[in-house]
Amino acid sequence: MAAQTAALTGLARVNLRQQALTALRRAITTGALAPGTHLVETELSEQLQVSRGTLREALRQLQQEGLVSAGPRGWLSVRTLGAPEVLDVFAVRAALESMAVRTLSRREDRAAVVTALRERVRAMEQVVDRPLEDRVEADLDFHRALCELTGNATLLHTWQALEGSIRMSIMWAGTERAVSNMRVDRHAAIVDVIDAGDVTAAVDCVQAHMDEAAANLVS
Amino acid sequence: MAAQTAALTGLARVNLRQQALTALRRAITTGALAPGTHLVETELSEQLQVSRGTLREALRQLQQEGLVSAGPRGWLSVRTLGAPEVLDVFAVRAALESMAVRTLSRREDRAAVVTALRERVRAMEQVVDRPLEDRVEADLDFHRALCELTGNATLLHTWQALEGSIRMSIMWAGTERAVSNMRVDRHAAIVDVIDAGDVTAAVDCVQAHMDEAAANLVS
DNA sequence: AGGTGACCCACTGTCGACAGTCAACACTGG
DNA sequence: CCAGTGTTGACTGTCGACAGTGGGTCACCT
Repeated sequence: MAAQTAALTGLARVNLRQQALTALRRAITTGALAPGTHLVETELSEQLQVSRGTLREALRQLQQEGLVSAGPRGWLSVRTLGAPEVLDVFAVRAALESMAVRTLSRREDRAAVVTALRERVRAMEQVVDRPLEDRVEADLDFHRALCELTGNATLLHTWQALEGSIRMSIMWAGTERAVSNMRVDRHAAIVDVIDAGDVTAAVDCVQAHMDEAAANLVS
Repeated sequence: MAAQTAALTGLARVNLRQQALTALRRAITTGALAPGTHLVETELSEQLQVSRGTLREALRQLQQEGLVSAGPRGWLSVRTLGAPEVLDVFAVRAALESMAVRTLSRREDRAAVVTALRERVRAMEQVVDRPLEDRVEADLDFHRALCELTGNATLLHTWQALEGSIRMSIMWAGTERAVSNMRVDRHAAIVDVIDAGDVTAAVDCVQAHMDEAAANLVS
């Protein structure tokens, strides 16, 4: 019996709402569902093969994530992002991540944090030759880790609520403009200042990183 | 006709989901639904006289707002807040509002902003003798206005996603500890530094205000 | 032509019911 | 007594159907 239980792993049972949510989020952040597209519940539920009720729950969440916006009569459409919105998103993102590095660089036991972050930087290095999609993933992993490592669950949660909008911003800007934000050395620099424990330098570094990223995207 | 349209205001037609959402949020933030309470869909739908589907959409939103947390089997319960969580919430809140005042105090045309804020401060003055509930409302109005006046919709949206948690924190702390955070002069000071246009002073002021508020709540 | 009323159509809002799942408890053979 | 096995009850997950609503169209009246 022991041999069996060792071989058998728990089944991944994820409910339809979650699946629908993931599928929709992906469709939107990859551009498969173009901004402005009117989302008709009956159509989507048929395409995804889920009931409208289930679909609606997923749509509500996307709405709160800011990927989907509501029209006057409750009609939903894929949110249209423009330069001003992108700047807004990145301004808030900068505020959150600034707070994260301020917290991290104040910690006494930040050695472990630095180790974990360097791991992420290494992951970024390994995908420099891969398609943009993978690089974005590694980039966001790094930034998410910044929030996660603070141990502040609210911070992580808030950041993740922005994640969809961030992905949309990157997609909206297009490959050429996005790629310059994935530079590994810029991220390594952030880890270095955290390591050094210089709070103001760390905050400035992240703020600059974000300002530059936003400027690149809307340029 | 013009006279009529001026007098006639649009009828408040709010769907059941919204009503359920508001009712639940209120019940939680006032403590009518105590933290840790297991939320049974069938019970709630019967109490609120809405179908389970409608109720579920409202619950999902509350879940994302952090007022409701999910157990292992999809079971929902009112989130239990402790001192660490309160500090986390207020740390994120401080980051957001700091960013708001930084933005505001940099604006050339901040005179209008200052006017609007002083209006809110005046509103706070007028409710000093009223019950705590009203004072909290005025206080949050002020802080929400900080975010709103930046014109950054993402910032406002993010702040509002935290609003429920903030209210829970205040309720959790109890009247005595919460009341000292409603001091009018502390808020007037914030407006003053924005007016002066001193960016670093403004940020420090808000940060101090938030630190103090959080410390008061968990003391 | 201009306005008006009666339709229809494409949606969203809302509901009640069925199916699936887990924990707890009763049960049964050793 | 007890390990392992039905059984039950209390939930959540999911679904299909009906009702309501605003926009569009088209004949009709003036």
